[in-house]
Amino acid sequence: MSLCETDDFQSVSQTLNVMSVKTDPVVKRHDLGMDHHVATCRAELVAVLTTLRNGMPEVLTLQDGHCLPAGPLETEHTSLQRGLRHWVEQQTGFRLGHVEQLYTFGDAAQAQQDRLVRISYMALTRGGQTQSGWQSWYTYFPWEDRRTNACHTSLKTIQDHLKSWAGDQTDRLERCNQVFGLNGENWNDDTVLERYELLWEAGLVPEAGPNSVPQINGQSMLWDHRRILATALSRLRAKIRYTPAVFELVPEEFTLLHLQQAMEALSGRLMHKQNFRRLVQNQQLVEETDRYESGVQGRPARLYRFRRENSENCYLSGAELPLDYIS
Amino acid sequence: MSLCETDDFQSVSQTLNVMSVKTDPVVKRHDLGMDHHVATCRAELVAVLTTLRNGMPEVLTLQDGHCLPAGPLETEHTSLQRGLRHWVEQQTGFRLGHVEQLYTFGDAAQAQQDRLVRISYMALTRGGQTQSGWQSWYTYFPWEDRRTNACHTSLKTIQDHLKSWAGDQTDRLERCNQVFGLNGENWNDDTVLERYELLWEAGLVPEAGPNSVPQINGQSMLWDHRRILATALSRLRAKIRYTPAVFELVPEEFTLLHLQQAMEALSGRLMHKQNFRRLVQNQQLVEETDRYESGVQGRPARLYRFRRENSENCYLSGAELPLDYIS
DNA sequence: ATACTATATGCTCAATTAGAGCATAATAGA
DNA sequence: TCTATTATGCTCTAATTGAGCATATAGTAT
Repeated sequence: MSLCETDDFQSVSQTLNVMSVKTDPVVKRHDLGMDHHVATCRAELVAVLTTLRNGMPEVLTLQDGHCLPAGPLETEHTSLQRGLRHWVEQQTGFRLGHVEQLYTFGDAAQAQQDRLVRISYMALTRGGQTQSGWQSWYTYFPWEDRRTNACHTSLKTIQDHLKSWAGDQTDRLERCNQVFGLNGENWNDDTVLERYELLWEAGLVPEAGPNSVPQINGQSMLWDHRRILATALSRLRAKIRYTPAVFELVPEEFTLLHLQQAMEALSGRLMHKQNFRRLVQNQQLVEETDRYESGVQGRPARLYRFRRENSENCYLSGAELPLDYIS
Repeated sequence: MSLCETDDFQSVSQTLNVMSVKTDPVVKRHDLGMDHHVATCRAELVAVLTTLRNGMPEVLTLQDGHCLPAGPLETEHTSLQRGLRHWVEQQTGFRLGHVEQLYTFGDAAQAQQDRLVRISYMALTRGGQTQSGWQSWYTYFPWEDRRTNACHTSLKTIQDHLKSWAGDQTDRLERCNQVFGLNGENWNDDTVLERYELLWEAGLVPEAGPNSVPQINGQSMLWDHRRILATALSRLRAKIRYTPAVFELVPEEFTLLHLQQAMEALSGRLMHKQNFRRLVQNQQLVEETDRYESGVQGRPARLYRFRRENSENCYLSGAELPLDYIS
């Protein structure tokens, strides 16, 4: 929600310790707490940069798709975001625009002196990028693309494995049903992360360790980066439904079908064309231009433009109509 | 959205570097990146614990309401969450239940070797707490409680100051209108953080520094903790609308009016009684008990219980009816 | 030119949900 | 018994949503 732009403390706030509090033991307490055992950390900054190309949502990766742009916070970086920008630019040549924090992972498993804290961010960009290293989201999460029947084979396999993992433990069964919508339950687009974590827990992804039995398609990543990617997809799918974030991914001028296909690519589901159009127009999210698309078959579609003025409180939800499921 | 329970990496994921990637330069790159300049950090863990008491949402504080429970990550802590739990328990005696990460702030303003990274969390608990130090949310954000006319004085003052800050800069004016709903625009319950940050930017809260002119009521906090609190309120207000999170704040058995008042306290707005009841019952979020409330005036109200089974995909939105605004 | 195909766009109709408020029921206390 | 007070049931209208038919406008094959 909050596109918190200022990621970092204002310097002034550091000087506030003496302000408006009579008793000073607060400061003492903190000092006391820090005099022993305080762990030193390195902070690593990880970026999930998303774009749309050819109706596919893509993410910027390194190393043949096996990890995300990332790097440690350095003393020269004057803020977390600036550190992130530095690494992404250095590693991919890309200059980030607006950025949204996702989640902070701490390494763990045992007490230790040297720690790694991984702070992940999400950013969006319009298509037409020149960098190499863009990979489709659904390379990593084939089961999340429900626009075609292709996902069914992937889902069928997953469901079989999940069932045998759950056995007759009702709590496991119930979670599988919830998260993957096994029996009649609804599939929730937004719970990408929950699904991935369930697969992890069930040992069905290679990241789960050497004892896992990864018989599921979908490419893995190093250093838990695929979990970070799942977090990003969850967030973005939720976000496009209550903010006009899609418009950061489509060109300045677009047809309503382009817009719809962008929503479909991100949410992984097909929508009802006429109703989608009605929704968008009622919300007054867009305004007509006097131009039309050219060079395509059929009646040419009018080009529209995003109406920035109005639209802070509008959203682009509903109008979902999964099509042709059980083929 | 994602109640990501596992805050931390699995240990196995650390051993993955050798897996499924032919070329190893990834590891090299990271090593190279870290050989100079890497900043060392301390991680501080901050908790926003919320409860409901007497129809008021309250937060657990220290030092007479001037800061939140917090402490540094220590070597003994085997995860960020466990560190958080340790500090909260040590400082307040309270044992946290489920916890949700909010945001990570990095200190900044200048390049430096020793850094502080502040990782904030939110947790909910039922009423009946014995600790001292609970403070009403609206002590810190009086303008956010729109259930009574009391907020109007606070809001009026704010609007006047904001207008004089904006002057005739249209971008500032537009933001004020958006965020505080100055002219006809809708007030968005969820944007607590945006409002607080706007006040900061306008120099209307003391945290904004020595040059600020804090002529607005609402108690301030140390170390940017009030911003963390604002983040928590934003998150919680959003969350209760698409998950059954309210039920973590009301007793096992409750009347529908209790439930409504809980929603009202959190969202800061009044709702239409009959329609709220209709909504809750249609969603099948609750089930009847055979018991009734006693000891109050009027017809006794039936007690209900949360239906955990069904309700993952249900929400408790709509039914908002601000009452008696312009008195 | 004509038929055919493909897409865009306009419009309808029924079902459901939301907004507002009236009416009745059930209690405690005067 | 009467009154104040709260709970709960119900109605009525206005919007919104889900589904799909019909028409418009282009390119392409015959």
